[in-house]
Amino acid sequence: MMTGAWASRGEIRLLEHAVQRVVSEWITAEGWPSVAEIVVERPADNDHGDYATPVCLQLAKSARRAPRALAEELRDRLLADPEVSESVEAVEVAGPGFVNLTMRASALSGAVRTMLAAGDDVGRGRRERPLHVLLEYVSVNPNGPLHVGHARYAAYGNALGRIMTFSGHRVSTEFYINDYGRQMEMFGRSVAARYAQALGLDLQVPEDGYQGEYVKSIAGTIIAEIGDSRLEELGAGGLEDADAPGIHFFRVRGYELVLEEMRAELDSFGVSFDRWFSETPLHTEGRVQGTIDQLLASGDAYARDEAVWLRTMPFGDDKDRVLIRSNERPTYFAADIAYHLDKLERGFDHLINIWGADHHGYVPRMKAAVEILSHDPEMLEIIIGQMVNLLEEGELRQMSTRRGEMVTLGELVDAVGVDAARFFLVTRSHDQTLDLDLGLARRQSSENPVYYVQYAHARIVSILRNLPAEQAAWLSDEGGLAPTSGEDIFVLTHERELIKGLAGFPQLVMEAADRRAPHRVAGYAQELAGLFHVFYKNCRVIGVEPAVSRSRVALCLVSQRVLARCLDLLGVSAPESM
RNA sequence: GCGCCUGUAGCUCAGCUGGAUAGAGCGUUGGUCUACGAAACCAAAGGUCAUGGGUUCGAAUCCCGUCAGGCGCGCCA
Repeated sequence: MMTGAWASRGEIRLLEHAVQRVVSEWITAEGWPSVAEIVVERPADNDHGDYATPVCLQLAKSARRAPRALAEELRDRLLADPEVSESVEAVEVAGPGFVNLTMRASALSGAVRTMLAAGDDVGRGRRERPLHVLLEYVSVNPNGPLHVGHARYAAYGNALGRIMTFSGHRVSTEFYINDYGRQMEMFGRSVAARYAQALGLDLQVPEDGYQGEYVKSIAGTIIAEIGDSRLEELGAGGLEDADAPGIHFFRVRGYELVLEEMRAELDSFGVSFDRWFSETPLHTEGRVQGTIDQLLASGDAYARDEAVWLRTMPFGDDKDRVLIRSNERPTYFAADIAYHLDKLERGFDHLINIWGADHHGYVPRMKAAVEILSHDPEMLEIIIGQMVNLLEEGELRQMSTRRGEMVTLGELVDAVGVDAARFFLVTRSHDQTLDLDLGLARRQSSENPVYYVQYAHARIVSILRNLPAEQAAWLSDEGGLAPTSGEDIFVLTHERELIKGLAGFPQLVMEAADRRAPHRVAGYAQELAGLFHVFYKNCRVIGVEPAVSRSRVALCLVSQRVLARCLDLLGVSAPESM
């Protein structure tokens, strides 16, 4: 797969392709069975060269020859290949039959030149078949604050969207507002009760209603808006009838206030959505019913026991699922199907939903439903994010929206800041349950890995700022700044390591996108920052021979851009000073 | 009971579509600021990769069993 600016001469990865070509020609010539993938990797150990392939170990059996003997033949073939020998300084047989390749410094110069020419787009992917993806995440009942679990999915989903976009896909993001149904009714009654209480009328929050303090503050806001104008109505009607206009008012106004707060909080967390999609109109405009009628007509849904069911079992679900209850009310599932039908009608190539682990039992039926609608089992991808265990100095804190016991996204941000929070939440793989100790996070915030990366960025900016006038002029002519392709200017180990690290960025972006793994970007950023720090320690940029200085300035510029990009992909700032 | 996720250093976690001596941050110990930012660098200590088997030239990685933890299994959302 070509990756934009990298599809040109001077790309380090070109060597991988060349090696793969030589090997595959060899296999064909010998008539051996082909191997699934010709692995060319970057060895962890520097003594093993810049690139290595274990392919001779795989071939030994079918070739009926000793791996080392094969490796020696491969070495000769590689050296005889003009394309490989042009970029390679040494090819060595090692260990049980590995072939290790060491790059020429001149090949590295070409790579730096290419990266510099790409400017801010360094690493940006170009897909042969870009997908228009709808990414839905967070999507909660708007009846209370966002807690740290939501914060995790927000950080993950947002980073994934940025990464997939940068990797060459087209991504639209959406927040589905579950503003309909029993939980919302319960919420409306809870707000109404607090409103009444604050005005001296003794109405109790329902048994299984929302007890949190935030409900009182919502009631307070409403009082400031409308005074006691709704009190009489509540006194007369009580809280029982959730559909009574009096209760309905509190549900809607309360939900609006929560949603506003949510939007603001996510916004300051660096998370925004292309669209906020409300569930309610799906019901009120008859689209839920319409979808069910359609499914009944096609035979995918059927009536039984006074309810309507969707035939999900043939699509991998444990049992068929109810769409309309015997009390004639549609299930949440029915609305979700109407919502996903809407998504499909908007013409996306692929749908991604990010859900919390507590919803994973819901996956088979949702996938079944989308398959029924789209006839494509791959259309909907559901990513399950594991939970966040919140600890305070080692002690587990249980969370419950209903009881109002939770640590909110806002509190997390207040404790450690947006950058540290986002970096931390996304550094761990999404399918790993995550332990977050607030006390620890507070204490370590100044030593959080995010600062390591940001520091490297700020340091580079500082170096570039300190360039003497005649060298600073280089920055306005990057073409002249870049080392000539083929120039042997990068001779020190730490320069080479940094270049190889930078050169891995395009590949990293593609992998992080395809594997839905933002945490790889975080890991890469830390690695690259480390490479830069070591480079900095060992290679002076200013005050050395002009040609050397010039090429190192080029390295700084590329490093700065890649680090800034990594941070941006994670929704973290790239400060110019700290 | 069934399904999904997980078990890697004292702690929090990477590494998982198989590759050479299993990594990082924090913590611990000891070094490095008279040149571009010490929020940094260098070094040391710390591991039966939960456990038992299997596949393979090669397994933390793939397969099966066991143990342990989390989540789910509704005409709730």
